[in-house]
Amino acid sequence: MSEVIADERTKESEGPGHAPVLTGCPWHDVNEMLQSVGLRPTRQRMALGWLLFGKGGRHLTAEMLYEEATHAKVPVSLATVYNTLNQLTEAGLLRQVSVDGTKTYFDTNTSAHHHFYMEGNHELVDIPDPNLVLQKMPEVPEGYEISRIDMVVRLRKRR
Amino acid sequence: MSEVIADERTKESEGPGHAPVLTGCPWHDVNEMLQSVGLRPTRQRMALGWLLFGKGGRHLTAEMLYEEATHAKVPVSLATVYNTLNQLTEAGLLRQVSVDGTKTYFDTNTSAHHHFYMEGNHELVDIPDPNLVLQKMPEVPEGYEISRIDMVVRLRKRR
DNA sequence: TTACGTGCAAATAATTTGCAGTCCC
DNA sequence: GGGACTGCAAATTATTTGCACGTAA
Repeated sequence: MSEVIADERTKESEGPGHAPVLTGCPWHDVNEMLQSVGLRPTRQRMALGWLLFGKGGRHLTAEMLYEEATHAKVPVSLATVYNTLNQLTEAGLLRQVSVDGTKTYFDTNTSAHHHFYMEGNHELVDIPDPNLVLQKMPEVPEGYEISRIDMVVRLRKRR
Repeated sequence: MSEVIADERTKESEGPGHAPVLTGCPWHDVNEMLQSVGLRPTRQRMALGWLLFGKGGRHLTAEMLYEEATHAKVPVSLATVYNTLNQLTEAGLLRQVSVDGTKTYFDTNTSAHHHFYMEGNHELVDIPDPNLVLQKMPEVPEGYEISRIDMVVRLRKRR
């Protein structure tokens, strides 16, 4: 039962439209990734994809990614950043995380896992242990099924 | 009735400013409740408090409460609803729940528990079992402590 | 070419804030 | 009476959308 939150998609080489075989080459990988979900590998999408997936698991807001792109001398409009993030999310390459009602975070790790939220600096961090699961599943109401479980462990500095 | 409220409030009769002894009389209770956290029992706060705590555990957005108040022939401005909800939250009488980034829900049940979120109609429901907890606590980073754990189990209609 | 993609600015949506008038203690 | 409270409208913040122009296939 605990496997509900199991970690499988690390190598998401299945699913309709998903088939990128990672090579380690950022350009090639992002290109494949976009192609595989039917998005044209345009200049801005390539750049954003590179920023997003170039390093390990990231948690970014649209604004943050926009700034990064700008600093990286990649001219993109904020609207395009939003559009791209939404498209990638819809395509299953990103996962949206709601934590404080205001900002919306996008997580490059789409496998099942939970988060720490640092209340101080509003930073989001993956909880390393993917097996951190429930003692028992809640009793789901008739006619419904679990679509996803989102858990956020809020942390504050110890005094 | 107000068991839910009675339950926790009775227990946290130690915190500063918290000490209302519920009697079952909504007017009296809300009055006490407000007094106890240092808020003047004005017409609109009394009315909103009555709507909020009159029945058991509720999950409302500012907009929803505003409509309820309007329908109940209680003239309140949306701004005041927001202000009041925030004041009550700050006072510990309400708990904020972020679930989809857009709307913010306020839960009249401030005790530790989790939620079901119906993806279809965007309804929030308490998970009855308060013992639905983690198999093991996540390893908290040095210097930090858990402030709260928010878990949302998203449900969709089974097809 | 030609549909898809992009930038910009205007449009929404949710929530907050400034301030003049009102009400509670 | 005086400060706390309220309502309204204007201000913010986060995000979406319409549309003319650019660009990948």
